[in-house]
Amino acid sequence: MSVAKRKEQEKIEMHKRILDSARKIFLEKGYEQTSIRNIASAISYSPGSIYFYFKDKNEIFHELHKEGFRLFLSQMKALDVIEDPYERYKALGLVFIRFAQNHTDYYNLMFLVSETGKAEGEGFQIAQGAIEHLSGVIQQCQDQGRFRGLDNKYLTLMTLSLVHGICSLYCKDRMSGFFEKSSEELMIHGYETFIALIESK
Amino acid sequence: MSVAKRKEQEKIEMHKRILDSARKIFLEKGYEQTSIRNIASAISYSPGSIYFYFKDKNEIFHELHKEGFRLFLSQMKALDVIEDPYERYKALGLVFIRFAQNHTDYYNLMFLVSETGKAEGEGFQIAQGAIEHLSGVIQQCQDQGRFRGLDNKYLTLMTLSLVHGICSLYCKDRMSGFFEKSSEELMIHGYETFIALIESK
DNA sequence: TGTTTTATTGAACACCGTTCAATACATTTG
DNA sequence: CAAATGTATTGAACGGTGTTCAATAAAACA
Repeated sequence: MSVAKRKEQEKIEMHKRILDSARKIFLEKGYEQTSIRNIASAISYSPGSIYFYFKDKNEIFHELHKEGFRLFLSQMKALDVIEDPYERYKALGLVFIRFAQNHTDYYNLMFLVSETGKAEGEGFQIAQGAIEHLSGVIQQCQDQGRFRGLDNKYLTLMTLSLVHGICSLYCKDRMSGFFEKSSEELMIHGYETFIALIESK
Repeated sequence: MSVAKRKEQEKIEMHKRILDSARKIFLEKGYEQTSIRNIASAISYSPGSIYFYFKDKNEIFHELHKEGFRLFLSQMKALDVIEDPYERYKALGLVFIRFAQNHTDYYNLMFLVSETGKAEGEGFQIAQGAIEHLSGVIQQCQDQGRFRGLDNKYLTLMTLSLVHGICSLYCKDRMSGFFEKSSEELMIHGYETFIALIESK
């Protein structure tokens, strides 16, 4: 069965080649500006062949969508080494912000492109995991006596909304020009203002 | 000059007819799924004729973009009757949330569709006005002794980020399924959690 | 060596935004 | 009124899009 194995390997490699090409174009130009023909010609392939490996354009997109969420979750999980839950909580927000800064294109793909439809897909399951992770950290903070009188779920949602709001404004370039400072600085200061607010609770 | 006047009137009316048709389709299907041909055929017009009234598809979009911001700003300004600045501040967030709920399509068009490019266009000037309005209300709160030790600009940015974050999650349908409650309820509770946080400051 | 399976191609279809020569209509001029 | 001018409208055409599919090439198997 060596032949079958090799064939399978080749198929996986072709799959990867297409995905690599797609990633480059998707992240650079966004969903609508990426065409199957572009993806194909970038690897000297015919448009039709793409459909041997992927059902349609959306399936390619969802692959990258998942990819982004996995990358994101791994950066969240990297904070598990931080002992103090509250410090971990604060760092989680910064991971969000840093991710949006360093992987703006992924962020757009993951959170701001519409094409992905409702809460379908594997990517969203990973996102769900990220949310539960955040909720858990907040719970640990609450177990230590922090955030007294605040509901864990709504606190999670609020935290998420805040950082996502900051990152959304940043990724859509709605932040530059608001004030005189750079967008990166604004993100951090905006977040720190939030932390200052929650600090006393 | 009665003839010229009538002609001008007819031109304005045609402009409006196209915009009405475009609004219906844009708000229903979003930017990419709206085609010039659809807009035209919905009013028994030829595709080419649209270009007699609008430079291109983007110009039509921007018209609606502006429209949305004007509608939004008017709802913000309606709160000027509220005497107490802090009450006005709290109500401003609710206006945001209510707008996203009642005009989800506009919200998507205004804040979440990419096609509009950087901070160009008249719509963004109106948005800038809205932000300055919020900043002013926060300043009034601060003049009353609230939000002590917090920078007005960052507080404005944070407030904006929070409500925009809530609304973005809602409009992209990322909120349903998080917890057991309805999205509308979650928005309000998330916002109230924020208010509870800021209340003591 | 056939034969069958697998992979690849490129033409074709129906759509898209946009342009533009041709046309129809309305108004003004002779 | 008729001719000329300007104004509005059309639909074909251009180069693009996602997707399908019959034909074909390549590889694996018998």
